[in-house]
Amino acid sequence: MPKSVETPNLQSHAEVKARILETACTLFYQCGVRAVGVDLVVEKAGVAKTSLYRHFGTKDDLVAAFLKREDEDFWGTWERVAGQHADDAAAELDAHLEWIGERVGRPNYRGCPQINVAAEFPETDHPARKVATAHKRQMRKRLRDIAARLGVARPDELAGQLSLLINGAFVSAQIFEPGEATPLLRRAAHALIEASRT
Amino acid sequence: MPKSVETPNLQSHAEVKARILETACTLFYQCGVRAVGVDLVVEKAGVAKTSLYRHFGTKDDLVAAFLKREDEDFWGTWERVAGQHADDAAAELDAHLEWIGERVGRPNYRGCPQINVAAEFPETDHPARKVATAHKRQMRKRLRDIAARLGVARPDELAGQLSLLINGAFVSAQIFEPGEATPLLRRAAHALIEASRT
DNA sequence: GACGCAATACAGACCTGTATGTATGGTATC
DNA sequence: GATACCATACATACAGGTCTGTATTGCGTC
Repeated sequence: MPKSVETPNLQSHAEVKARILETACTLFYQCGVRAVGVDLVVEKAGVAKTSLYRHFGTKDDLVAAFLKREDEDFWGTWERVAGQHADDAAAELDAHLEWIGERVGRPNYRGCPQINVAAEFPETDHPARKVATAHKRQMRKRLRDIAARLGVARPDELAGQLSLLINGAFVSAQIFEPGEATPLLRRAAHALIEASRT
Repeated sequence: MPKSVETPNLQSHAEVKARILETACTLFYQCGVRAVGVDLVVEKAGVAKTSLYRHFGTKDDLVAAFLKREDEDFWGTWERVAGQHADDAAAELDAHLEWIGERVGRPNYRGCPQINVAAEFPETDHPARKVATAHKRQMRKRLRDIAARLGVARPDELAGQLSLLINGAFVSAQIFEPGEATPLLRRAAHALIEASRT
């Protein structure tokens, strides 16, 4: 036995933080950030309010952490999918539109968290807004990379148009039937790619 | 003189209501609905709080009235533009994308009010949510009418894709340069129309 | 006198953030 | 090994402010 560290307290330390963030993510996404008070987060997470404030400083910082986590989850999925189509940009884009379309069709889908938080907080210097803006820029950058690999004539333009489609899917989920989004997105993307070739 | 009505009080009555709604629209849109209390609306409008509650019942109803007004304004512009291209659906769509692109590029643009309110209020039976959902359905219906007039092969599909583009433009404004949206929208729409012809 | 208006105060709930007290478990010193 | 110390946890109460919505009072106008 190499020093029975066991880190029981350290584990608890990280566990508490993780539990708070987990709970906050669920509540913030499902109910909206402004509708959820820290008391509710604390109660649902089963932690002390002091723990929340020790780990996250302010509610605004907790909101930023929420968006950071969503951002990481999103790009995690993106990269996992991208890894399966490293040699075929068209297939990769199709695969992305597939899982994005599936995601926005889920029953409890309530829009893109980044967009929702941006709608709730007008102050552009809010810590969470910075995360949201970076997320959207990242999206456009990654689409530009795919467009470049596709060898189209105007990759920047195509990336901008694909951004419109995807962000549009995020907010239009409520008026689409489940399963409607993916084919709509894919066929639109194909048309835009074709047009961007000439 | 046929009875000097002059409607001084009626005028005042309607005036008070109009001033409240006007003020609420500005504040709700610029700061977000949940961030603005009725006290602030009352103060900025220069009216009594009792007047606000007499005319609108609850804050939720005032929010719904806000969205109704935005809805009417939006379709007012839409119809004014549509009237200039009654005989040419392609030109009409181009004109719509023109003013929409211009609108989302304005300095104080903060997204589509309907989408923003939907992000702030998760309850789908909220009076304002009903207005928002109806607005988005209306949008898709009007686009379907244009698509039908264009004589494309799949007007429903095209309408859905154009909805994605337009809603995407509403929420993507923050990452676009002013003047970038209109050409992006127009060229994308042209590509989708061409693809939808076959 | 009836009504709409403004102004103010209030009720009751909620909010964020802090302060206080107590339990627990790891760690260093005796 | 036992004991003191420290960090973190939970629980609770509180401060100070804001929220929605109502009640009260007084003024001007029909």
